[in-house]
Amino acid sequence: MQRIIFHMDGDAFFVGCEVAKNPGLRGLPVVTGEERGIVSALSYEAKTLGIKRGMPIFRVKKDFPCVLVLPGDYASYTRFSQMMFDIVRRYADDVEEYSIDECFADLTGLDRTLKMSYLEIAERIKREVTVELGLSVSVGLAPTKVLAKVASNWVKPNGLTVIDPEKTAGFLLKTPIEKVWGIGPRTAEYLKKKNIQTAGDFAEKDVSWVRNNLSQPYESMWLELNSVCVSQVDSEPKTVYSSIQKTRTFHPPTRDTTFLLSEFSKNIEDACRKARHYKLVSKKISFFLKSRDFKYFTLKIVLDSPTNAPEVLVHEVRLRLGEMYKPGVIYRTTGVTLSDLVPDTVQQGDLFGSGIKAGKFESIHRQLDLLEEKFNKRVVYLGSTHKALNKKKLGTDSEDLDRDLLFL
DNA sequence: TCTGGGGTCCTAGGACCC
DNA sequence: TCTGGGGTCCTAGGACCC
Repeated sequence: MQRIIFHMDGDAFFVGCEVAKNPGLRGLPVVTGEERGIVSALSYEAKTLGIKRGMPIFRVKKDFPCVLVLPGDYASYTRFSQMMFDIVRRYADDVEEYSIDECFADLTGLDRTLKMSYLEIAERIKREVTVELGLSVSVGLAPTKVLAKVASNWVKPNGLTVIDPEKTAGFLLKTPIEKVWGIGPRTAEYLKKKNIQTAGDFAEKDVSWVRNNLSQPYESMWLELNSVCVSQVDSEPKTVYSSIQKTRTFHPPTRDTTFLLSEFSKNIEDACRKARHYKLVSKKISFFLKSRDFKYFTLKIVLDSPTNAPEVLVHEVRLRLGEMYKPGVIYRTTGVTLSDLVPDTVQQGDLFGSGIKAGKFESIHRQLDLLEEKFNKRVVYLGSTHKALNKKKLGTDSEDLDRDLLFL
């Protein structure tokens, strides 16, 4: 059966949220990303001035003093995001929250249920988001997810574009190949060498050509461009992860191992907290240090039994820091990845390995996680994380911090 | 004073086994 | 003086997404 897929995309979403919170900003050149040092999102007025995503904030401040630079406020963006998706759910059950500012919905059959045309449903969602939340969005309606993305991108900002099956060819021949979802700069370059300039050129190729020249995911993409629905709208909230990563960049860069270890400790705690939340454990953990000149130094460890207890990992990285730390190198980022995650149902304790150590911490974490979820606030940190917290909370008296937090 | 953070999937190539 | 031919599993790294 022919499906009708809806895609909605926030226009300059982070800035859009800032404007929604403070309507006085409307019409002004605004960027967010001050805390990151590069532009995350920019208003269309800022774009007109020649500012681009990823531009260093210091350059914006220097070359465009009229531009308002704001720090990101992710908690509020997440709230707007949820309110936006809730509006879509007034109409459709099947809503996939694809990213903080994008969702898909399967509208198939809702024209009869709701006694409205598909276009009318899309218009109403868009209008309610605009009126109730003060956010501008662009919307696409098409037979597949890939085509719905092409559609929502067609007119931006504030667009609503329908791609009927009969009209796809016209749209695709005017869509540059690099604008197709899943085609990045490398693949675009490769395809252009093969004389494929537009999504239409690609869609017109034989399936055998696609199989012989590209890897598997591109065949799905090719099918979707040809109106064959391959990827379903998946409304299940994500609960399975194959990996969990936490990284933090700090400034100034440093070679102070005590500080680096506390940054690792913080990342490990955050990653393990998330793993515990989803009841996952890992026995393959990799750590990295990123140097000032963006070189990576990694350390991989394999435990005897999987864990999500930060104490074990903090211990390991402290013991083996020397395997990735090079004296004389200055570092800007640390990170940790828990991979090969498995459900922590029955912890078959490894009596002689690290399993027994992890076991000791299990009930402590269970209690602390409950406490923290109840107060929706981090309450307890490892002592090894102390330094990283002080560093982060600039302007906060560290004694105040100690009064609120308990260190193990 | 350039360059954040969090994911997924695929491929090539080596190790190892029979 | 010529060195098979499979298969599987794992890792590193690339490409892509927001």
